[in-house]
Amino acid sequence: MRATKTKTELRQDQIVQAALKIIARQGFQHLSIAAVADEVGVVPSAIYRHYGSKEEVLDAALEQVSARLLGNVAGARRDGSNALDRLRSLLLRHVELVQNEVPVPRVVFSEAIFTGQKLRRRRVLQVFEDYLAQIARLIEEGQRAGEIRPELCSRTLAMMFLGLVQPPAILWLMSEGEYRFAEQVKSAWAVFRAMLVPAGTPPAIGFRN
Amino acid sequence: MRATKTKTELRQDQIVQAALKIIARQGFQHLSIAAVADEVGVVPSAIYRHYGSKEEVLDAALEQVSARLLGNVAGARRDGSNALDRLRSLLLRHVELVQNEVPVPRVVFSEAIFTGQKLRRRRVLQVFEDYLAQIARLIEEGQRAGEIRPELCSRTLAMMFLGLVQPPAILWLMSEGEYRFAEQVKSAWAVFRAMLVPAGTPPAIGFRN
DNA sequence: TGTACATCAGTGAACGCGCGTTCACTGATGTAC
DNA sequence: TGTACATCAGTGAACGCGCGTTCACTGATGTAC
Repeated sequence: MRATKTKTELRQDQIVQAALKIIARQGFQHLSIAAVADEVGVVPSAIYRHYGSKEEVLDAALEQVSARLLGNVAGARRDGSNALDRLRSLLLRHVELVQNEVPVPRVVFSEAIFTGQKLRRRRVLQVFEDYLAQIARLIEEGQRAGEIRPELCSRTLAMMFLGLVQPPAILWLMSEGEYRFAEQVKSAWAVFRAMLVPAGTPPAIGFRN
Repeated sequence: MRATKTKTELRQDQIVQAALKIIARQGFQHLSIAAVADEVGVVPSAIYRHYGSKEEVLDAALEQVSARLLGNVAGARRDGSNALDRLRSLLLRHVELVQNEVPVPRVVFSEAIFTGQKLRRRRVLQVFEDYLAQIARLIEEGQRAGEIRPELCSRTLAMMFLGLVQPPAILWLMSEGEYRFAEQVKSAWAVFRAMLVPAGTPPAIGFRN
């Protein structure tokens, strides 16, 4: 059956979404032009009407991931009125992103993106660094506002912040959803949060999960 | 030139080492039977004298990684006489392992191992869980000894502990060694350590890097 | 509103390539006598 | 110590397969008149 003719801009978007969906559900190894075409509902060669090569599809997917991550930062800013609330919100948004749409670790780690061209690796690094810088900025704002201990290095904290999600994310991915991902991250956040706040702030921790 | 005839047990070891070396240097995508054979110094078909398939080579490599990780735990126990010293030692050993021999994240994440057979994924999960359990044990020992705050969940702390290494490890891998991996981890450890110890313990943090 | 043509997305067959794997053969090593 | 044979690791050619990509062709959509 012939697919309905569709504008390139729309198809390009469908293709990127399809690619991310495949990565999310089956992993990077299963990302082939054929699989993407299948998901979109066209024949493999049709993909080449909208992207010049598989590489271009990957580039577009990477941009999408970058946009989602930075979009989450903006969203978290809106969600909370102080640094700690914003960080918490960002963490939850990140978890949701990984669970429902884009398994960020898979994308970041995937060899195809990773070991491919030097240029693309630089780009992935850039995305990572940008995200990290945004997190560090949230932390610095908290430090200036007196919500977060000012003697701690914001970059180190930003890295640790990402470290709250990553190991649970891996476990979650590997266990095929069995693992209580969000709960674990929340629990780690409680511990981390207690460490951020200046001495004298009422402790909110003590959960065991 | 014909390769010198070598006992299977030795060749099997060489093959696994070669595989890990290739993963470390070029990534999983470049791990082919041909590449392994090249590294070992034999012809591709010779590999099949020692392993039945590529899958078997991967399984053996995974066992090797598991052994290294658990070996590090045992080594860290010897290195330090108290929980905090042991945890620090384990962290440094882990960094060294990632830097010099086995980029654990690449192995754990690699699609080949990851999205391959369900059985192998279970096995990777197992390795991960075992390592985590060992770390949690070190923490619990510290809690019983009064070195680590007893109200914190040891499993959560173990996860956070791994989170100290992972994001820096990724950055390091992506930046091709430019990034100051060990320094970053040490800095994160200082912050984490201060969070572990009961109130009243002399603070050792305050570095900025 | 209707017709003629240009544009552009979809199709299916075919390609070259790399990779995992097989297999008959070679030749070195070790063992029995 | 020397000879005959079994064992076993190494070799190179060949295979089937999947994948990214190309290309001539089809047919739908939009535009000019």
